[in-house]
Amino acid sequence: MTNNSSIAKDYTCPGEPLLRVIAGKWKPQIFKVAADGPFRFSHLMKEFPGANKQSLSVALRDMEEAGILFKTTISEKPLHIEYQLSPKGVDVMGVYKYISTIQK
Amino acid sequence: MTNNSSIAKDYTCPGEPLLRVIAGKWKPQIFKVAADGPFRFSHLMKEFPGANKQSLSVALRDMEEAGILFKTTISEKPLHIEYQLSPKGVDVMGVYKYISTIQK
DNA sequence: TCAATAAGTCAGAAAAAGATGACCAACAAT
DNA sequence: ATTGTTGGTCATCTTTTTCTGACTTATTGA
Repeated sequence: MTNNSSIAKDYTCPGEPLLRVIAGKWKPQIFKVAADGPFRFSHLMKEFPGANKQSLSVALRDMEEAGILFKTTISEKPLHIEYQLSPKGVDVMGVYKYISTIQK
Repeated sequence: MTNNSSIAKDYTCPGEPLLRVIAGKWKPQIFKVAADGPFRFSHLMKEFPGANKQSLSVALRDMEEAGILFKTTISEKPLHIEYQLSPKGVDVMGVYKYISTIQK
């Protein structure tokens, strides 16, 4: 027997907020792009013709807010904004590697 | 520059099917229950009053199909069906532990 | 000042995931 | 054969995610 009624068990999962950021649509793909170095919004649009602006925009914001991506505005010629993986982002990306080691 | 137009990059993520199974609603909680040993459907219903049958049923089916849970029918007194973590399930559960080591 | 480019936002539609309550099947004891 | 218990399914509704296409802002070179 695993439970007696006098002790409430804790079912919270400390990783759940991060799960949202790694499991959403386009997020694994964005991680793959980010792994190659800094990238721009327009680059994502070219790489993922099946994605729409809104989804990518929301994904980038989520990831930025989670501290996974850094955003840099480089006010040059036409207007550049660069995203890049933070150290935390590198850690989080390890989740995909971890998962891919599990047998089918 | 990370891309030239002649080489198409692979953006598939081998872990994506498993992501669905670990990130869905109630799934982390079900893993926690499963970590304590074999459990039954009715036990989940008691532990998670906020969950509904259908959601739990679908979650269990997903996890079984992914090879994460084993299902055993023990045709005793009233009819018992037991779920328990497979070895693969134990591996997959490691994802939560991995994620929880990442700093906020 | 006007146009071009990058990087978005916004309102609304469609699709997917989750919730609800009624119903069903297997089994065993009566 | 009937009833009670466990373990679900089914049709339907609601909520959340994702998609679509039009519109906006910032910058700068002509």
